[in-house]
Amino acid sequence: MDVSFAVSRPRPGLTSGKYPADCPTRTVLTHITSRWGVLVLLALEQGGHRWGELHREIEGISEKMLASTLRTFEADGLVHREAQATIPPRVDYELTPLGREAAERLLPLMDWIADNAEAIVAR
Amino acid sequence: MDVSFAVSRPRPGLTSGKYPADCPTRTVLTHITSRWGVLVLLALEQGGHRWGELHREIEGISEKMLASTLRTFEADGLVHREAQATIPPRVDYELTPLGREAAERLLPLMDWIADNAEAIVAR
DNA sequence: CAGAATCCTGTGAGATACTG
DNA sequence: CAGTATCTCACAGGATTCTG
Repeated sequence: MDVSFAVSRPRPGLTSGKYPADCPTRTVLTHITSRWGVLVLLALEQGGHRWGELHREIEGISEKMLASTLRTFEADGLVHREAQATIPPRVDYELTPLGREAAERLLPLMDWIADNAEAIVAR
Repeated sequence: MDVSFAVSRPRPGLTSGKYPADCPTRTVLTHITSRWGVLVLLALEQGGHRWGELHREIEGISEKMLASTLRTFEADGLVHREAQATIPPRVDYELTPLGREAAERLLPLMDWIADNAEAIVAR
């Protein structure tokens, strides 16, 4: 695959104190915090759901990475893909309930970043 | 530098609708979602503040990456570093108020990931 | 329009060794 | 103990081309 990569042997994940290396948590964290993961999730939560819309809204993403990131999330069950066999084709993506849960937890973070980025980068 | 890298010309960042490429938001997002960024921030928010503690808690992180990630956050003003010129040396890291704000917004996400990672990776 | 397939590269990251 | 200094490289990510 591309963005996603396997983790050796799954073990339960903890939030408190320790951050084990060999843990599913790391895998999921890696997917979500992959270069375009956060942006894709948020774009889906907020606006356009069509391929072209996503590609336009997430400035700078290549077609390859958009496809790759979407497929990773699809495999993870965070995104649902709905293709129509028309010509020209139309494909819609939407967050699954699980994906929406994740995106919701990303919003406060992005809002905060948007508010403070200028000041942080400026220094 | 190492983890951090410059962005060309700063412009204001938006959360709604569009995600401009050339924007401080991207830089900060990249720092925080860098491979070890989230883990370092959370470890600092929850537990040990000494170098050795961090190195032990964040399993798998190399010394280089721990140093690099900490220095990036220090430059961003998210982490404060306090070294004591004793022998052996003792260095403490702590979140700045800004850093604590960021970490707080990471907690719900990590809790969610910890709860759902197994199910996601299993599929 | 929405990708898949190829080829290619920068750099984020690891391993190892050394030091104040 | 808490780092720095090098060397090295896999692989995430980009550019380009092609297609149903």
